[in-house]
Amino acid sequence: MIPEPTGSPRSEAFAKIDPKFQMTVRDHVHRTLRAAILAGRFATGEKVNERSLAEQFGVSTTPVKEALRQLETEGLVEALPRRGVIIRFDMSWAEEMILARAALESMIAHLAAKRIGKPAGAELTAIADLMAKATLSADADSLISLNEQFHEHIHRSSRCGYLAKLIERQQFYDASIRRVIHMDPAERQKALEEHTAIAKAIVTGDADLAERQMRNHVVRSGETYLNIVFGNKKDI
Amino acid sequence: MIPEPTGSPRSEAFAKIDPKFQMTVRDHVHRTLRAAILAGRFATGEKVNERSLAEQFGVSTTPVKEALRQLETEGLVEALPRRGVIIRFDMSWAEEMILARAALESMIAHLAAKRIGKPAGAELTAIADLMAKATLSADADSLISLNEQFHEHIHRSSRCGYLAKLIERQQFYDASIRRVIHMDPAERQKALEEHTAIAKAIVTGDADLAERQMRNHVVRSGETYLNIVFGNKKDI
DNA sequence: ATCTGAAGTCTGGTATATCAGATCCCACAC
DNA sequence: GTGTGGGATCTGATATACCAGACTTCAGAT
Repeated sequence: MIPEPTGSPRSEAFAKIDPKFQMTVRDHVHRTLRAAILAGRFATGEKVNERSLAEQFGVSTTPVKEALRQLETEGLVEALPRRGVIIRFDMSWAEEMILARAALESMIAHLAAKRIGKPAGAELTAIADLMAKATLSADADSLISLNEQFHEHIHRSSRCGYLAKLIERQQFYDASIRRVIHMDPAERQKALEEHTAIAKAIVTGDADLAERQMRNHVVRSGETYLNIVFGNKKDI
Repeated sequence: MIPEPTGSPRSEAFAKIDPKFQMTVRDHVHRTLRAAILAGRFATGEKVNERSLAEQFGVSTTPVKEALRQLETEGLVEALPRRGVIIRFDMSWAEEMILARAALESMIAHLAAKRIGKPAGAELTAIADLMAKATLSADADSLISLNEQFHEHIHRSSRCGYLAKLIERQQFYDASIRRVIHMDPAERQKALEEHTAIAKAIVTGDADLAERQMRNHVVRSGETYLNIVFGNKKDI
C-alpha cells in the first residue's frame, strides 16, 4: 500500500499516471493515419502499402499492421486478405458516422436521464451555465473544452462504459474543425440552446426528451460539420 | 474483359468469390477468441498472455497480436501499454452491447423505412410471410436463417454500409444460442409479431414507428438472451 | 492482332529474434 | 520486522526474415 498523502514529507503527492496515456508506436501510427483519413487526405478506394507506410513513419511493418487492423475494425479501411487494405471514407461514410453517433449518444442521454444523481445533475447544470457565459464572451477555446466536458459528463452519468467507448470511435472531428464551427455566432447560439435543453431534460429525468434532443443536436451539428468539410447538403 | 455469360459454353457461370471469405490465421484467432469471450470462457479482468495464446493456437505471436488489436477496438479486451491485455466482458457489457445494437438497428430501420423501394418492400414482406410459416411449423433452422435474412435485408434497404458494418460487431449471440431461444414457442410467437410489425412499418414508410418497434424488438430479445446466458434480470 | 500462360516482381501474412518496460524475489540494511 | 533496492525473469513492443498468393509482363502460339 502506498502511504497516504496526509503526513507524508510532501503535502502534494504525485498523481499516478494512467497507463493508457503512454504512447506506443502503433498508437501514434493509428492516430496519425486515422486523422489523415478523416481529414480526407486519402481517396476512397485508394490502396495503401504497408511497407511504404512503415518507411514513411520510419518504423517496421509490425506496428503499422496493428494500426491498420484497428482502423479496419473501426471501419475506416477495408482489408482484402492477401491483397492489401484500401481506404473507406467519403462523405456518405461521414454521414453514417454522424448517424451512428447520434443513435448512440441519444441512447446514452436516455440512460443518463434515468440514472443521474442530484450532485452529478448539479454539475451538469453548472457546465451548461459556464457554456452560456463562454458563448456570450465568444470564448471558442473554453467552448470546445466545455463541450467535451459536457458530453463526457453525460457519459459518466449514464454509467455506460461500453457505449461511451463506442461513441469515442465515432468522434471524428478534431479541435481545429470545432474551432471553425464555433466561429459562427449563430451556430454558437444554437448549440448553447441545445445543450441547455439537453441538460435540463437529463436533470429533470425526462429520458425520452433528452434522447430526442441529443439526437437532434448531434445530427444538426454533424450537418454543420459536413457543410464545412464537404460543402454539401443531404436529407437525413 | 471476361466474356459475357451469354453464349458462353456454360449457361451457368461461376460467381466470383468474395475475397472477404478467405480465411487467414489472424481471422481464425480473432473469431475463436471473440466467441470464447462472448461465451464467458474468460473472467472479466483476466489477463491474457500473447505467447501462451500463440502456443495454444500453434501459431506465432504476430497474428495473435493483430487479433487482439481487433478485439481491443471492438471493446472486448483492454490493452494496457507494455502491460498486456485484459478481458472486458461481463453481463453489464453484454447489456450495453444489446443497447448499442438497439440504437443502431433502430436508426437503420428508420432509414430503411424512408429509402426502401417497392420491390425490396415486397421482398421484405415475403420474408416475414415465410417467418410466419416457419413459426407455425416450429422450424428452428429456417427461423434462424430467415431472421438473418430479415435483418440483412433491412440493412441493405437502408443503403447504409457503415452502420451495417457497425451492427455486425454488436452481433454476439451465435446460432447455437439462437436455437435455444427459438425453442420456446412463446418467444417464437412474440418474435414473429415483432418482425411482422417491423416489416409493415418499414414497407408503409412509417419511419418513426419502424424505429420504435425495432428498438423494442432488439431490447426485448436481448433480454431473453441475457436471461438464458446470465440467468438474471435488469431494468433498462 | 489476340489470347494464353509461364516467369518475375510485388506485397501481405506469418514466423522468429531482439529490445526494454514491468513485475517478482530475495538479500541486506535499519 | 520492515522497508529498500538490485537483479532475475516475464512479457509486450518492435524489427527483421521468409514464404506464398496476387499481379504484371512478355514471349510464344493461334
